[in-house]
Amino acid sequence: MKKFTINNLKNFELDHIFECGQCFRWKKQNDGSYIGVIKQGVIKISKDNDCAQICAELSGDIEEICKEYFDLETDYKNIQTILCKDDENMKKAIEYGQGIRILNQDMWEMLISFIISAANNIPRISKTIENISKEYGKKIEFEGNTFYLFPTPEELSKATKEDLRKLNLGFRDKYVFEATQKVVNGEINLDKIEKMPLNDAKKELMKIPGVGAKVADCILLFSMKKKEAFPVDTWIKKVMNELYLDSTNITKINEYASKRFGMYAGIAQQYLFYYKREN
DNA sequence: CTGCAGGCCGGCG
DNA sequence: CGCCGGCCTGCA
Repeated sequence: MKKFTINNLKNFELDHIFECGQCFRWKKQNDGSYIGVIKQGVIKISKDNDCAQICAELSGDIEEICKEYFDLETDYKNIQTILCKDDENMKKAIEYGQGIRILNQDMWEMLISFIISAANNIPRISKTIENISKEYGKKIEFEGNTFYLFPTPEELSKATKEDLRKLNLGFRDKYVFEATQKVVNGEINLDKIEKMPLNDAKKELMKIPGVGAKVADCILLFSMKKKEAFPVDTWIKKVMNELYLDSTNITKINEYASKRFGMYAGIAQQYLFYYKREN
């Protein structure tokens, strides 16, 4: 068991971070804390005032991992100020979701998770990811409970399409199967994609079956540090059409967001998404 | 019983 | 090219 405390937290609210739709494996506990499974292990985090207590069962340096995962080096206040300028809508959205942070999650896990998210609902997405982890991931004990890491590409490549169908993937089974093959055989190299500029990386990701514009942007934003990526889903389509432009064309919305929100479009997207979905 | 949910794919005009 | 129906499954 490793422990770590984060002091002087600003713009950091557990509910906003974990409920804004970027992650699927964090569960709220009765005492208000959250337990989550990340690449390196299991983490529990609780917070009072501007101080977060973390205990974890994981491999690696807990401080390094937390700094990276919770995006602690980014000044969200500054970004908020930039986004708010001359924008009353954004001001409201930010006020509502001010404690949101973009988590730096695992690329491979995000790839598979967001392929699964297509035309799906959140409870089922979470359950499916849980099923996959239980069946193919490593087991970890934490505070008397059992958790399962998300499987590595090699581990998941043992699953056939039929195996996947049994895990409740539905029609997405073939996408997950083929995506896994491409990663394992090296046809797709996520580390390489991460280093590319946004549009090249997006194009490359969209070569993977089951990955379209929206899924690609989610992977880029939530696991490849591309804060300029702006995933356009049904909610964002609605809210952008209501507040900013008279079009539901995804390409146009992307272009507009890029012009208006620039290098922080992805963070603007999270505030808008969370605000719209919760209100 | 339909309709639909954090899209994507493929076929058609 | 842009548009539109179909797709697993579960829940309203």
